[in-house]
Amino acid sequence: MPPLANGQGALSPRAIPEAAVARLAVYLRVLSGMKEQGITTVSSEELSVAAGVNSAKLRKDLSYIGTYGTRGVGYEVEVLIDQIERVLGLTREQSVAVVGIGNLGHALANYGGFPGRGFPVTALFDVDPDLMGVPVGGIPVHHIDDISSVCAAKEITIGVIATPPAAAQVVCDRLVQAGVECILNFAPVVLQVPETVEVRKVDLAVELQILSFHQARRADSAPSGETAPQPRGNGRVTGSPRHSVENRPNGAVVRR
Amino acid sequence: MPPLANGQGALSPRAIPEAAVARLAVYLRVLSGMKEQGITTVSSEELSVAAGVNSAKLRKDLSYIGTYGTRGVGYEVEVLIDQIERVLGLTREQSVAVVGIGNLGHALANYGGFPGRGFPVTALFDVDPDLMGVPVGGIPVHHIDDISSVCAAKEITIGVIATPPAAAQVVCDRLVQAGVECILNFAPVVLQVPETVEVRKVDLAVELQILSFHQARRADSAPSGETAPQPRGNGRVTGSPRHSVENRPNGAVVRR
DNA sequence: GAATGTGAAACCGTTCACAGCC
DNA sequence: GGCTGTGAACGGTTTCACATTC
Repeated sequence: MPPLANGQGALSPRAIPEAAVARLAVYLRVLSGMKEQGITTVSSEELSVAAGVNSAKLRKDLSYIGTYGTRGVGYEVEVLIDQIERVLGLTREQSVAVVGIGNLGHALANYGGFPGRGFPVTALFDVDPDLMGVPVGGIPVHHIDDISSVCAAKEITIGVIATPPAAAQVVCDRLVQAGVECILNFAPVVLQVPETVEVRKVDLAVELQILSFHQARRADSAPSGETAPQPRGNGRVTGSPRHSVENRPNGAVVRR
Repeated sequence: MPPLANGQGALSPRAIPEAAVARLAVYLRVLSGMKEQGITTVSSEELSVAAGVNSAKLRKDLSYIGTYGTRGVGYEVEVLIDQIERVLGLTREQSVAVVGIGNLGHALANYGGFPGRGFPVTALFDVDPDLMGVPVGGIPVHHIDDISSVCAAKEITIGVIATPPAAAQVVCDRLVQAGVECILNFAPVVLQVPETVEVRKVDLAVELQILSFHQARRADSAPSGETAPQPRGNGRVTGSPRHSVENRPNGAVVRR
C-alpha cells in the first residue's frame, strides 16, 4: 500500500471491510450463545468452527476491531461481545419502521424486538384503510402519508420495505424524505437513493435462482443415475488438510 | 499451486463467479420488466443503469454466459432472457418445501409460486398438531416426520427453513436425508451440511446489524448538529465522472 | 507449548480502456 | 459513430505462515 488509498480520507481509524462486518454480526450471535452456556473463554479455532469460517479469517476480522485476545489462551467471550457490539453500534437502540403490512410485514412486526434485540419495531405503515389503527403485533398501523411525522416522533433510524414491488420506490422516497438513512428492502426492485442513504436488500427470488443455478450445475456434471453421487473416501482434496470442517462461501459448514 | 487452479477440474466450461450469478438474476428481472413494456433491444448502458451496476460489470457478467450482443447496437431483450434462464436452470421447475409454518412460513407459503414463477411451493411442514392438514395458501401442512416421503412424492428440490433457531439443524438434517440438496435458511443459525448440499442464508439480524454499523459510522464522522448533513452542491466527487448514477456495493443506485 | 496478531502472498472480483465489429 | 467483448490493471478479501506473547 505505497501511497495509501483509503477512499474515505486518510486517517479513518476504523476501516473495517464490509465482508468482515457481516461476519462480526455472526460471531456476535455465536458468542451470545456461548455466554448463555456459561462459556467464558474461546480460542479462535473454536469460535471459527462454530461460526463456519476458518480461524485465520476470524482472527483477521477480530484484529480490525482491536486486539482483545491473550496469546496462548484465547478470547474472553464477554469482552468480545462488548467490543463487537460497540463496533456495530448496538449500544444505541435503533428503532425500526416496517412499511407494507401484508404477509411479510405481519411476520416482521411479530418478530417483536428482532432476534438479539436492539432493534425494536416501533412503527408500522400501510395504505389499506382497513388496517389503520389496528394493532399488529401490538403496534398500531399508520397511513403511509404520515411517515414523516410518525418517523420523527418515534425516532426511526431503520426503515424496512415490505410492500409490493410497484410501491417500493415511492415508499423509499418517503422514508428518505422523513430522514431515514438506513433501509432494508424486501421488494424485488432496485431502489434509487441519494448518496447519504444505505440500502441492504433481501431478495427471495434471487436466492432461489442462485440455488437453482447450483442445482442445474450439479445436474449436468453428473449426467448418470438418480441418487446423489456421494463422493467416496474423502472426495477431492480441496486445500486445507488441517480441519475436519471446511468452509463454504455462504454461511454454512461442511460436515464430514 | 502455480499451474492452473480451478478447484473444479481443469476444463470446467461454465465457471461463472458466484457474484455474477446473483446479478444475472437481477438482470433477468429487469429484462422481464422491459419485455412487458415492449422494449426489444437494450444497450449495456441502459440495462446496467436499470439494474444498479456499471456497464463494464454488466458486460463482463453477460460474457460469462456467451456472446449474445451486437456491437454498435446492443442486446435483444428476449435473447438475453432466454439465455439467462437457461444458465440459471429456470427451464426446469423447482419445487419448494417450506418447513416451519409460523409467521414467516405463512408469508412464504402465500407467495404462491414466488416472484417470477418457476418456484412453486408444493409442500409445507411443521410440528404443531393443530396445523396438520390445515391448508395454508392452498397447500396442506404435513408433519415434519413425513418429510422424506412427501419430498420424494412431490419431487422437492429446494427446502426453505423458517423454523425457530433451535429446530433448524434438525430440520436441515432431515431435509438432507430426504435428498434435498438446496436449502434456503431463514433461521439465525450456522447450518452444518455435507459437501453435496448448497445452503444460502437470509439473516435479518445480520442485515440490521450491518445497517446499524453504517449508521454508527455516520454518527461519529458527523458529530455536530441534528438534521442530516445533506452534502450541498454535488458532494464529494467519488470517481467515475461519466455517469449520473453511481453504483453501490449492495444493490441500490445513487440518485443525484 | 499454545494461541494470537499480522505482514506478505495468493486469489478473486471489479474496473479500465481499447481493439474489434456492426 | 456507437457499442460489445475482453485482456490487463487494480483493489479488496482470503489464506498462509511465522514472529510474538503469555
